Amino acid sequence: MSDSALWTALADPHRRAVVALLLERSRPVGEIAEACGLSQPSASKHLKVLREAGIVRVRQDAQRRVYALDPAPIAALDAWLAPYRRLWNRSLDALGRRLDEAPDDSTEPSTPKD
Amino acid sequence: MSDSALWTALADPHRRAVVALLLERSRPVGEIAEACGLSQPSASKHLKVLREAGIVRVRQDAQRRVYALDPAPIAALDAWLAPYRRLWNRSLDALGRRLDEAPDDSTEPSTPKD
DNA sequence: CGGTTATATGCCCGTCAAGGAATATTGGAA
DNA sequence: TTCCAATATTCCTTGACGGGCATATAACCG
Repeated sequence: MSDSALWTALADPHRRAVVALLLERSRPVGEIAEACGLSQPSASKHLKVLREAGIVRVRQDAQRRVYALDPAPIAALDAWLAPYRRLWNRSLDALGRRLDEAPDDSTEPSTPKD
Repeated sequence: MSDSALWTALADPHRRAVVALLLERSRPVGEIAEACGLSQPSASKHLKVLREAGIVRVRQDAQRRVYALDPAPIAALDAWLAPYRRLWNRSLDALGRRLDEAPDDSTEPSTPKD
């Protein structure tokens, strides 16, 4: 959970794919593995990394382990990003762009790129 | 620059330290190395990774190479984050918090954590 | 040109993360 | 209890990464 764990967890493309998938909805390991083209053991390992980074949490449903996103760590990422946002906001301002007035859910619904 | 390069570049704590340092102001390699407690070769190598990820750009000043942050990739990170922001905004909403009305530069000036 | 400063590169090595296959574990069903 | 489904864990091998050191490169100065 050491913040560094957060970065290393998200450094892996497969894990980012898993995270993107879980944004849509919570899923058991099998589904995750299939959707991301991972072997079951590989999926379990990646989920372990994400779990230890605090990015996902598990709920046990019979033999299934249903994984879900935990918002907090991603929020931490956003906080890390904040100082830099000032930087590129300056760049956008230089172009005369103003997007800040957009409403709360101005972004596309679910599927993120990558 | 393959977006994956962005993540792997920022996955290293030293490189995040360099990035944080450059947020303050542009610096030549020597200064970066000293400030981050890196050997000169190590600093050069890390800067190379950051450069190839598009995170920093170089300006040559005599024998010096002055490195500066490039806002774009960090903006890309922010874009990646956007869909998730909806998620944890929901969490905050559940707490009845409303921070969206904060002005443009509502965040702390410079030095980020980590 | 020779020397010096600033930076980049190449090499070697230890470490660590990831994938694959097999196996252990746990919960449920017969 | 015995079998089955879902998931976790272990072992092994391989490849990428980072550090330290020496060295190459490039720009300035005399």
